[in-house]
Amino acid sequence: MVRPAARLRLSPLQPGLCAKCPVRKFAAYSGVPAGSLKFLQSARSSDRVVPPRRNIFWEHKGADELFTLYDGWAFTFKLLPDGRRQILDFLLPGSLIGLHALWFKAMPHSAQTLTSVSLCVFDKEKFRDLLRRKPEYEWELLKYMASSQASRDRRLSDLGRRPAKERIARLVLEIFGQLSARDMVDGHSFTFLPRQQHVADALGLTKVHVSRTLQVLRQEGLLKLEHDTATILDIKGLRELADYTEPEATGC
Amino acid sequence: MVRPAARLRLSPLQPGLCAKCPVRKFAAYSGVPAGSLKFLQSARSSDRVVPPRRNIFWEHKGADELFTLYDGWAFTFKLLPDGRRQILDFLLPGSLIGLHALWFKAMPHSAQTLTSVSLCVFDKEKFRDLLRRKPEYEWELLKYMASSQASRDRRLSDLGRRPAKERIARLVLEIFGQLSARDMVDGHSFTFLPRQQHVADALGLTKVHVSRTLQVLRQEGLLKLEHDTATILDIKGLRELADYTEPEATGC
DNA sequence: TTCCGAATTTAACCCATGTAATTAACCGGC
DNA sequence: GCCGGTTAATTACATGGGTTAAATTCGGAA
Repeated sequence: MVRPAARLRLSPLQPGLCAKCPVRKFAAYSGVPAGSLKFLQSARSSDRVVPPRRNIFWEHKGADELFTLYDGWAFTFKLLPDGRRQILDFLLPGSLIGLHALWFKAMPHSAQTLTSVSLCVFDKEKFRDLLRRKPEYEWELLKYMASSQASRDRRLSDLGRRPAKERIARLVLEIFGQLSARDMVDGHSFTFLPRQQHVADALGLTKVHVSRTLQVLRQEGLLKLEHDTATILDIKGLRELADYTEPEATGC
Repeated sequence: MVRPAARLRLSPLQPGLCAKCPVRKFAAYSGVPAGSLKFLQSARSSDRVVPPRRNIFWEHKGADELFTLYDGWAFTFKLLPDGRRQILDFLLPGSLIGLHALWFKAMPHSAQTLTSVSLCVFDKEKFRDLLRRKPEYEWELLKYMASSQASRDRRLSDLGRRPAKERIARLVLEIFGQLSARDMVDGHSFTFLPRQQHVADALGLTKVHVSRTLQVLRQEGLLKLEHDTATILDIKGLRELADYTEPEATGC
């Protein structure tokens, strides 16, 4: 039932034809008709495997490519001058990475792999052509960005207005939801690759406080995080504590 | 030199022809060729004046229209069950409001006027048609969303990783930058309509702490906020304190 | 199996920011 | 010019979460 996590494999799965791509339905362009996929395929210049803890691109630098995450975990983040880090988003298979490069000279954030990862690589110019030629991709991308903005909105109000316990609970529930959709959960357990430091950096906390708070959630029988595995012990209780409702998936 | 703020006028300016629209160059579709404006004009179903403190749409509800803010101030926000509020974004003339409605049944946030405001109103279906017929609008909108995502990213890392003083300084500098571009500043002074409560809700602070922190910024000769006016007393010092650099405007 | 570096836990202390309640200033309307 | 409501300032006190550092556990490599 559970798909092995990328990190637990020796090497990540590598992509083949767009037409039979298993992550296509989670991708930014999931809604384009199958007949248009050959154009996507031709914009795809290659695929690439990136080892864990490597940057995919850097904040403040330009980028000539953009990517679809095919397999593995990654995240986007910003660094402050003193080295503090804010993680903006965790990236799961299907995520489109680095779209900003199409319009801006400098990327507004960095992206880094958490596990070994495989990427579909699109040349910036070819992708631009794809959009010019096939406006249905633009439409899909707009929808994708609207949905990812909604998710940034949720995170923003978490950081601004919710206490640590709710933030953590909501992050885990969100990832649980995304993994569920990808059929990457085993009941209420799933592979969870971020370390406590990543959780802290995503939620505006310190790793010490994340550790403390996880103890509490564990003791209350709500949530357990160990090594690479998260287990939701009481999903109803956790949802209630976190005031969490599944975001509107997609659809019109 | 300074444009009178919307709130200080008896009634807001109202829009006319898109082709001679003074806020067009700050709008989401600023880059579309002038020749395409007639299509925009025909998607525009009306204009509307909304008094201060009124919602433009509601979180969790659907919307049949979307808007371009023509004159005045507004903001988007989310409410938590206990009434706490997180302001996501301040909206200035040119902002596109409610794009989510094109794809999603429920809005992910509410929008509310701060001053009396005038809006260009677009019917959702007509706007969809516009995008289908004129893909250059899709392209522009993608760019607009990429840029507004970058701004959300900045805010997110402010809330997660920066202390109150920096957050406030950065918010004011950001608004100063946007107003400068719109020629709505008078030297280092400008109309600033959010109350301290709004600032607090945007930055994840309490109004008490915003008040305290503003005292300090004032005392240090960096920034002064009074009634409806902000004055930057020492822009170099403020930028330095806030680690602030102007975001990449636009362009490729 | 042992070892080493990374991740987590624990503990003590403290500070930035939150809460609550009051007072003062201001503002628009009449 | 007066009044009532909103906004801001102030004070006193409370606390969630930060900081630091040490101890412990874990996990992968040889």
